[in-house]
Amino acid sequence: MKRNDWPETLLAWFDGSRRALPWREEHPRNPYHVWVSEIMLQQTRTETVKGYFQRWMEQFPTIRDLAQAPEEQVLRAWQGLGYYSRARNLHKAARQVMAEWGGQLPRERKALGSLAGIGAYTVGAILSMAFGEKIPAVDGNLLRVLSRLYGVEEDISGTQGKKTITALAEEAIPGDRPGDFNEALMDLGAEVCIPRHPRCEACPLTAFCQAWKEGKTETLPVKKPKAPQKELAAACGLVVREGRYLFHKRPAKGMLASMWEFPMVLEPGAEKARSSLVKLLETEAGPAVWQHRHVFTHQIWNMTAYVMERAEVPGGEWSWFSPEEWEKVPLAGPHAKLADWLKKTVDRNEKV
DNA sequence: TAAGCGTGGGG
DNA sequence: TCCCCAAGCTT
Repeated sequence: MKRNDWPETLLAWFDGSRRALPWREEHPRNPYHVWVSEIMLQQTRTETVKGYFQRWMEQFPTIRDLAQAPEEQVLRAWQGLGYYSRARNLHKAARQVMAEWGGQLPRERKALGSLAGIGAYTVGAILSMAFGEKIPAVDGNLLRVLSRLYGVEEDISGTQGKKTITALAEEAIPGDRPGDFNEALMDLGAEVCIPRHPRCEACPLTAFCQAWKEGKTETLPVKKPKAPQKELAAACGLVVREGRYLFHKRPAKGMLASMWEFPMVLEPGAEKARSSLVKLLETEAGPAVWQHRHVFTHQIWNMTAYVMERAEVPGGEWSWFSPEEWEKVPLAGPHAKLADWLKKTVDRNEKV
């Protein structure tokens, strides 16, 4: 069999094994739905996205609805999904599309790629799936599947490795079903050609697979290991006044940007964190009532919450929220955990 | 180019 | 428990 016969076999497999997903229901596909789903799916599991996608479309049915919504509402809808710059960029891009493209996603590569949050992968995904254009959508699945299929030993986390895989995909993609081709490779990567211990016995492409032939299915693709996290102590203050707690809005850039949090300081050690919090709030720290270890991709927060008696509110954006109120604003993930615990404690009429 | 940016599932 | 990782983009 010739090496380039595999796309036909792949598409035949896809016709029988295609996953049913909320954003795949329409024919032709709604470009806005493709767009939102692709952004949500970045670095995020399909199962997690399903619920978020459906709630999103109820809240923001069209690009116009999204563009007109306040940022707080957009971030709240994204709360818990992670990588919040995706939500802010989606919101920004919706406004760009309304202002510059009459509310319709542009179909031209350069214009589409100039929108906030839309990079090379997402351009390929939208153009191929929504508009039938012959362009690969090179995501982690394609990198992994094609590196095995062609026996690519290059590091796929680097620019050169991505170039190599992209060239192979461009050569293989069929002009009549480009969107199906991309989705088929993603489905295969998600269910069969999975990262660890691929299910080669269920794979339709073993006859074409170089890694299978050479016994390298467990060792390909080659990826550079990730850097270890920094570990920090996070001291949080619970400051209550007439049933409301003091919150701070995080800066518009950086980690958990524009999300609300309990007053918090980060330091290398717990004692230093506690004393810095005391300094920030200009008050004494009461007992530590809650502890939690929160692991991010690049940081670990060892959190401790202290009851604080009173506060002189420092500069920046601060507000007082009751439990009912804080359920309507976007909370930073680790603080949402603390807020849940606090609400339960208050509901039981326990003193904090 | 490499680092920064979240979260939850599964081995 | 620990570690890897899932449909990337931006700076």
